[in-house]
Amino acid sequence: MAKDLFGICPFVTSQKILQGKWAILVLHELSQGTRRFNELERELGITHATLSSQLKSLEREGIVSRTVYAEVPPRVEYSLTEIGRKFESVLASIEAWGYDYIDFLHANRPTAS
Amino acid sequence: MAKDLFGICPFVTSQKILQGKWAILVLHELSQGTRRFNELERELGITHATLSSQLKSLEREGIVSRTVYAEVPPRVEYSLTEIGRKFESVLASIEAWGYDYIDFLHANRPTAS
DNA sequence: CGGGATCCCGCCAGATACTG
DNA sequence: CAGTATCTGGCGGGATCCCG
Repeated sequence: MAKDLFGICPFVTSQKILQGKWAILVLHELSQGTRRFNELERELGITHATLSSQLKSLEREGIVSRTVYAEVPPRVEYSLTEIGRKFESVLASIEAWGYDYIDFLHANRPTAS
Repeated sequence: MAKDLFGICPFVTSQKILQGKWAILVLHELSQGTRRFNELERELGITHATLSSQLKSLEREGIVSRTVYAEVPPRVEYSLTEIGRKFESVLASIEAWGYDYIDFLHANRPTAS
């Protein structure tokens, strides 16, 4: 499982996981609760090919768990693992800073309204 | 200044800034204190072309400030702005989770020693 | 419904060389 | 020392088609 991630620096390791365009957004969505494949696809506006590969990465890394229900039509649900749930504190920090930063941008915009 | 970042979702906005391979690492380095160009280059193992463009981005986004000293040889120092310093709490979360995740990887490694 | 296979394009980031 | 300019390869990620 993700042997290439056996790093030493926590920042480098975290960066490798967050580097994609969608990792943070997917993790945030899953932190809100279990999601089905199509729910993620709709709510994020991501193509299914990209979503599929992103989810596969997160699953390989042990952060997301995938549950398949033997039904017709098939149902697959994604949720955070234990280590994935620990990531929620990072998401909370990112969210708080994101709001601060958006405020900052508006406060310093060139053409003040 | 970074008008294209005027977003609504704090996660999307943050993601746009952190997406690069080096943003988090550069910000962490600068959170430790003011750094000169060559210091960053050495300590991060990044090429100077890549570092230059990454720093220029962070400066445009208002997160990093650049100070030029009129000396010979020239000296340029980089540090975090106010909104940049607020990012340190995100870095702290990332660091804590990174350690947790590294522990998790070792605990779940295939060939337990 | 979930997701793999393939094609393709744009951009990130490294290498190299040049400048003040 | 601190950059910029240019070229280039690789890869992320979108579009499309196909499959169980």
